[in-house]
Amino acid sequence: MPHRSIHWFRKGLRLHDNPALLAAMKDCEELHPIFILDPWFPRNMKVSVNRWRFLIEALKDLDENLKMINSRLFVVRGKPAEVFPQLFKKWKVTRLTFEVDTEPYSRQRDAEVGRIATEHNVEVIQKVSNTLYDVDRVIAENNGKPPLTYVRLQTVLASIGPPKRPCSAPTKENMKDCRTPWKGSYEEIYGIPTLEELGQDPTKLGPHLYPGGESEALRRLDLNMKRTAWVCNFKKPETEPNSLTPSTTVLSPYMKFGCLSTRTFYWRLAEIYHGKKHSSPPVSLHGQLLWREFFYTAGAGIPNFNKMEGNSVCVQVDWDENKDYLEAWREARTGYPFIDAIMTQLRTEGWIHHLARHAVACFLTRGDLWISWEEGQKVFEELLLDADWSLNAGNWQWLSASAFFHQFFRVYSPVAFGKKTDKNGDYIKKYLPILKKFPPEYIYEPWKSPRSVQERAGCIIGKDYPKPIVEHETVSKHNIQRMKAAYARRSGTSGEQAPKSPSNKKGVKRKAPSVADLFKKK
DNA sequence: TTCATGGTTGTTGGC
DNA sequence: CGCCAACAACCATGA
Repeated sequence: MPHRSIHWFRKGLRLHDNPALLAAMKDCEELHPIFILDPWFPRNMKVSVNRWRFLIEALKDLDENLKMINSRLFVVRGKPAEVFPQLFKKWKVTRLTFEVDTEPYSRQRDAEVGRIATEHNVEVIQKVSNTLYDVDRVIAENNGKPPLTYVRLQTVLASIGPPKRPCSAPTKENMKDCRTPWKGSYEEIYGIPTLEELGQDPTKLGPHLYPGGESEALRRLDLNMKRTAWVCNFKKPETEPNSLTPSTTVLSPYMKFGCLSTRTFYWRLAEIYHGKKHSSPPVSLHGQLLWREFFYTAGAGIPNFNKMEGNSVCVQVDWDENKDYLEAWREARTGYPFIDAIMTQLRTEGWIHHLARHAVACFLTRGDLWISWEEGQKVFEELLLDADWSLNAGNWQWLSASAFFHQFFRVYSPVAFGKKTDKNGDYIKKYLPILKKFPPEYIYEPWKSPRSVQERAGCIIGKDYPKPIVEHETVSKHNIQRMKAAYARRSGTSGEQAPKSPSNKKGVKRKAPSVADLFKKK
């Protein structure tokens, strides 16, 4: 008996390397590829108009690519648990396929849909294709816990072996005995939504720098992979956070939506590396894909991963509530041009370089404003085209020195960090044109300029552009002490009277133990 | 149990 | 410009 299948697209908005879609087409007489506009998402998270546009474009591209193999995409409106019983009956469905998604809401949603499918005698097939590895297997191989260091992850992955190779995209041949019926009413019922239908204001859109969709993803991948020397020499920490055009691939939004398969990317890189000298993880492009894997594994295996409380790996820090500071950060009004330029790029373009994320995340949390990383996480979740639940939560914990990274005394300077790669402040001038007439010596610290310079620049600090909301040199020192106290509480001692550790002399590598070390429990 | 090692991406100031 | 030490000092891992 041939099957009547639904393939449910959620992430994984692509035809290439989509094993669940192929499974839907096997021994199939009728295929319905669907995407569900699930009201849970807009209800539980803000999504910028830029990311809605990206999603709409990805769906349009998916529909076009499905048309090429004699199929279509059906966009269904409603809650999955309410939608599926109707679709199962209407289309006499016998099989449901989708890609494994390890985010908490997705797991709960998919478990419920799985139960409903079983009640309707619908077979469910799930395939791993969002991550390089089955993250549950990685956790199992590591004694049931996600690796907390990158090196540990590498060890575990080495024992598993290389990731699977991608499977090829379906062709008309796969659809030979299978049809996707759609009628005249298709557009009204299953058409791709507009921004207006989604309640979005198109006049708020930023520049159209990163169009959504699989076709654009593969084009962008090809473009980047042509630069073989660049690919082989790629070292992430040496790329620039404040170049006027991105210094990295900007494939992250395409990976977030699954327009590009991580495995396809991985094996393309492997081909290019083959027989050549090349950089290695963690700094190489392969290394970047492993970082994604690292945070996906952590997000899948650590309960309450996007929160501080109830999160077993997260240091409990007494963050301040400070609406004014938070708003100033979010709205690019901190008075630190480098920070404000980054936040402006984020809001308008939806993508900022990884190191730029470091700078603003450190500034919001442990560096300067002492505001919870959860607040920053929410802002990034709204504004980033590539906002991905596990990566966003994991990186915020990293940057706030709450988990994974613990050297909280390494603080980014909102002034010095950007100067390293952009002495003239061209990046600042691009995103904060009000400052464009300041000379390079004051562009990172315009408040230090004499009144005459401000007048000549046509920008009075405190009037046309804000004064710094905090004094970095003072607050960052104070905050390091607060971090030290938070860590000390974690290990069950008081951090207040920690002795000054002796200064290192040449050849003397280790320090005297701190009070926290001496009084560690057990 | 203890302890050495290393950790993708800090800053400043001296040579 | 590159390199290095000093700054103050954390954790996870593995031997």
